[in-house]
Amino acid sequence: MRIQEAAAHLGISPRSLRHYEKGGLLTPSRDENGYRSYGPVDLRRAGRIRDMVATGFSTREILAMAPCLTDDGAGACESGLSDLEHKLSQIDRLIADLQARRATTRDRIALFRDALSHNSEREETGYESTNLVAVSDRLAGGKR
Amino acid sequence: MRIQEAAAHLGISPRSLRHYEKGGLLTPSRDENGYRSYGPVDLRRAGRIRDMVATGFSTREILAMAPCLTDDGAGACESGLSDLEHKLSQIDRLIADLQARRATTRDRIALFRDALSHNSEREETGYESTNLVAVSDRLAGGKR
DNA sequence: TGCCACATTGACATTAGTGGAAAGGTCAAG
DNA sequence: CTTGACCTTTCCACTAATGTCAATGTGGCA
Repeated sequence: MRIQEAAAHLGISPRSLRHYEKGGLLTPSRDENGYRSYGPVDLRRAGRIRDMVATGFSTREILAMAPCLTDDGAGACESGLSDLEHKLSQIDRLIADLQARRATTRDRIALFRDALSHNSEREETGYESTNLVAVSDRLAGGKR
Repeated sequence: MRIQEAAAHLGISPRSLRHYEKGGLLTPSRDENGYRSYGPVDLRRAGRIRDMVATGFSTREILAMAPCLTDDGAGACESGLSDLEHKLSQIDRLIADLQARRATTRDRIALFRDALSHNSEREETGYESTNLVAVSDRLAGGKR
């Protein structure tokens, strides 16, 4: 699979794929042409890279844990193992964070929907500025 | 609370706080001096902003959903509601993604630890390059 | 053969986030 | 009053990610 098709598959630009490759994150094989050739393994790897970049990891960070993502050299990986565990805890924190935010967001949506329906019931009372401030404050209350 | 203290509290730099403010994400009050003054509400808001930035949201994106994060103007928020729901689904995807990656990482750690202990049992057999390639491939298998 | 779509690399531009320095105001403590 | 530790704004710089353009190679197809 060539770069354009791969990029389309991943929902990113060929440019980004080349960028990741230059960062040492990806090393698709080349065929006779010199054209990059993306196999299933490359695709999955690229997908993970795309996700991590989208989640706020820099290519350097991703590269830092790459030796353990990849292959041979369990010896060379030994040091990377602690990195991996560190990453794992980072990911755990991220997930917890996101889940909290998700719950908050869900509540907020419900509340606003509620407020809206009440507003329309009361036929545009003007700017009563319902105590949404207090509401959103209450919502934000439980965090950190 | 002044900027430095607030920044320390949040684990970011004063510079970043000013940056978020310039982006319109944050509007701490000022006291007589002109010094920024961060109240509890500002702090929580800043904390959420910090998290979202760290999770790969741009200030523009955050700003786009800001009217609904904040306060008054349920009318003005009506349009933002769909944005919020969109964000919610994005977050859901992210969480799913991270959880999958988390599980994969955990498995990978276990496998590598296994491989390492076997290696040391076999007393440095040299570079047999155990079939870790196949292993990590199998691991990556279930994704996308 | 010539055209066209796609590939390559490399250089340059843009946007975000952040750091840092300069030039100056505020304020408390010595 | 001076010093020092904050604060302010403004400007410049760096890095990362990405876009875009230029110059060139490859390969299929009328």
